[in-house]
Amino acid sequence: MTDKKGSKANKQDNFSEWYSQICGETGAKLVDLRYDVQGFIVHRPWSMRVLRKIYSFFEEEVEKDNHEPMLFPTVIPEEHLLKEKEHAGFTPEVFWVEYAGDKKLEKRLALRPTGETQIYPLYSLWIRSYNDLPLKGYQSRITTFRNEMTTRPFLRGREFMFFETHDVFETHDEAVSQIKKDLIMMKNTIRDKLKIPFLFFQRPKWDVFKGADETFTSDSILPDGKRIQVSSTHDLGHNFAKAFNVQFVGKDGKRSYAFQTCFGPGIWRIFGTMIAIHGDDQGLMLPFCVAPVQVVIIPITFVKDPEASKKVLELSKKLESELKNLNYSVLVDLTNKTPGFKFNEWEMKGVPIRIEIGPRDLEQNQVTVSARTSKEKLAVKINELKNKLPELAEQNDKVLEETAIKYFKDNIKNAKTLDEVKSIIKDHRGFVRIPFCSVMLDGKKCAEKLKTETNGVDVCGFLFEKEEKLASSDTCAVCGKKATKIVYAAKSV
RNA sequence: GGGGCUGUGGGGUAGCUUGGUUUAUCCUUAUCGGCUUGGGACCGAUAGACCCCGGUUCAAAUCCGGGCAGCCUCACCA
Repeated sequence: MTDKKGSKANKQDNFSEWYSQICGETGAKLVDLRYDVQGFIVHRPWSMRVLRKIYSFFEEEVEKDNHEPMLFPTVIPEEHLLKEKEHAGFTPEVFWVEYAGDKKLEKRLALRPTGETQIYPLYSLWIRSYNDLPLKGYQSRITTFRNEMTTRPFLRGREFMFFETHDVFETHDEAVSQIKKDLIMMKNTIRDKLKIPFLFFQRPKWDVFKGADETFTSDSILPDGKRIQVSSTHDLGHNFAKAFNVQFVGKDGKRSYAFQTCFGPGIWRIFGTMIAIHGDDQGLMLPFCVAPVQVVIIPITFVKDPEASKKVLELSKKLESELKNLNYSVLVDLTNKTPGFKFNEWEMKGVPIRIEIGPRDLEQNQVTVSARTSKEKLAVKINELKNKLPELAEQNDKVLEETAIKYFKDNIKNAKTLDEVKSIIKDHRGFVRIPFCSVMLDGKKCAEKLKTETNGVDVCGFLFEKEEKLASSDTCAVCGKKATKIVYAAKSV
């Protein structure tokens, strides 16, 4: 905490500073914060490359699930936003466009926050009958809104990377099964590919998204023990359908309102969470599948030995093209820096595998290989390299995964009483699993009391995937009445 | 939105308390040349800064007010 500016922060003791540094000029150069508009940041190439991959994972997933791509405009007419406010009851804080040149617009336009109010008026036109259902669309884009006071790269912004699906169904059962699919998509992407552990919650009734009947979120834990929400799915019931007149004619010939859901993985936050969870004091650590450079080759040459140096470069280039043919993303670092500088540089960037090639290796007909996740340098015979790489890639990811899962599990604790919650949260933060009286509106009082007495611990929700068993003797950790649910509570980002 | 801290070449900083020999320190960086490369090499030359607006003063990087931006923290949170 007392770190002077300019000194290097360490992740364990000073997560916030560490995170700021790794994002910036002295770190992996992910962003440039010198754009001078609060909450609007410049994405530099290294972050863009990873973010685009994350986008592509979700695009693939939702397309497999029969969603079609769409792109709606950047602006929304005011009356559409107001309509939502009337019916669904929430007002986003948006940026307004009021002028074109020096001419004031007749009706002002909002820079889009989320898609509901821009998409559903059109859905209302597109859907005529049950034959048009289910309708499943998505868009990948940037969004803006300004109700976050404190901004941080990838975790909170006023403009950020966004992804949203908007689905329309005939029946509520279909909507529920879509929510389950959304959960599976989160598992396939962030857990399996990015190695980010999370829990999928149904939020308590008093804390659903305004305009939704139920809200579901994927929540993970940052290294400072705070909970971060990385996706949300809303069961919108008929609320928006009524506001925007999304109806269909059924088989029975009657008009009915449709059931809607929307799903939004937070692309930015997922990236930020991945940086935070996997990184160490040397820099980023990237899962193999998202690394912009998966294998970096560092040739080590000597002026005094031009012949060996020439061979080193030849071998470097040969391996580069061979590995490229095997679909690895490879880079030979030919810059005029010392090897030590390059090692540090690529470690900071999180490149999973490094190959060093020097004269000493040549003599042995080998290369020196190491994974970002281990300090170990391995001598690998050149003809065995192709077999060794997949193994190393897998090992790299396995270390990331196991470390992340261990941290996650260690930060879920059980408590039976308010005092236990307090003492746990003091040392561990993370999630506390507690028996709770009610997740319906009547539980709100206990949630508020919990929050006040613990200095900010929120009830995040209860597991959606499985009903967790309560002992018949279990009582609410706050009020002592009979418990009806196990809930998870945590301090939030 | 509250509280605290901060803003000096591209990056990191010294100087600010107590206004004036400051020609603004050092490191890094960039360019050129030389030398060099197995964990952030070295030498030489060159380049490059007091966030913006206002105030106090003979005099402001330094003090005061405001703005903008960043960091930390609390609150909020689609």
